[in-house]
Amino acid sequence: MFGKNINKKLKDNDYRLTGQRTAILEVMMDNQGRHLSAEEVLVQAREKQPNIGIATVYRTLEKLAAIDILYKSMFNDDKYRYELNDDHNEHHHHHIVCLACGKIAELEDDLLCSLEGQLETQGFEVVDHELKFFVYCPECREKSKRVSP
Amino acid sequence: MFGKNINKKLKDNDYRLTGQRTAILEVMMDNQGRHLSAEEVLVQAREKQPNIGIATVYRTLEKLAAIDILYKSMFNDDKYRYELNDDHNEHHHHHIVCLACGKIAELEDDLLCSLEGQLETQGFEVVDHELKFFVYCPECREKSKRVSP
DNA sequence: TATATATTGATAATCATTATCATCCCCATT
DNA sequence: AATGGGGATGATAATGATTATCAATATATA
Repeated sequence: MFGKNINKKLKDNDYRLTGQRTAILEVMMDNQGRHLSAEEVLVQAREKQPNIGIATVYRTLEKLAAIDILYKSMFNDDKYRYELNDDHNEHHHHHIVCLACGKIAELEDDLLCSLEGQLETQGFEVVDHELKFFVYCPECREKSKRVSP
Repeated sequence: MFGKNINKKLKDNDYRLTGQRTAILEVMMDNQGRHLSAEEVLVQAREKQPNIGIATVYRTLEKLAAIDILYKSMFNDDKYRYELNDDHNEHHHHHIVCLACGKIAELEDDLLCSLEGQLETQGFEVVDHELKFFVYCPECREKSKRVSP
């Protein structure tokens, strides 16, 4: 119903698909590539399940992140955000955060394998990594050029 | 009094060095390489300035991070932590976080310049980056081997 | 269908952080 | 040395995100 990988994870973890959880998963799929806060998920989920409560949203997001269907992280506004884990970027999250407009871009390729290999040589077991670049994006640089010449 | 670079930053930013601020800076220097929460700073600062309050600690840490004397980040426990910015790693923070014991190691070298260069070619202005590896450290792997063989 | 178990929603509780505000301290000027 | 003013401080209230609680519901299985 949600794609082979997601369904497998749900089944492997014995996770009952209630109406509320379905709504939340649908919201996350509708927003592939975006990073939603619990509050934002609530608003959209209510369009599908009008009585859903914020507690259920938090519980569900937390659980879906625990079984790797979602990825949870925080940028610069003190609230956790969740994104759908596609099968490629799972465990490899690279975010490019604009310090001016907050837009988040993704870095597609993965040049970090060699670094991970190095750590494993040193005895670490690498489970995940997260790399954030804080930037001014081309649009914001352009805008600020216009404002203060 | 605190090293050439720190003094310059303080002076450039017209930042008055009160007893409380001195105490906090001393605490951060006493804990070079460690990542302290506001609460932890408070406890140690009170040994030097018994009446210092938590609000002052937050204000001071925030300000010292704003002028790049400290670096602020969050790991897996929902509270901000601060570390002294040494002159080499400033704007390049690489942390290796053990998922079992929470110990934080640092990755010294910087293999990310080429990635940054790539982004700059694409029109981004890279201000900072942060890379976290989530691992099981050698000690914890050893321990867990002993527990469940 | 009955019963055990999981899930939900409302709401209270928690916890880190921020805002407020009266007081204090430090420096410059008289 | 006294005075005045603006920043700094500490106590504490307020905020806001997240978590815990608990009674009510829904679901699965016997």
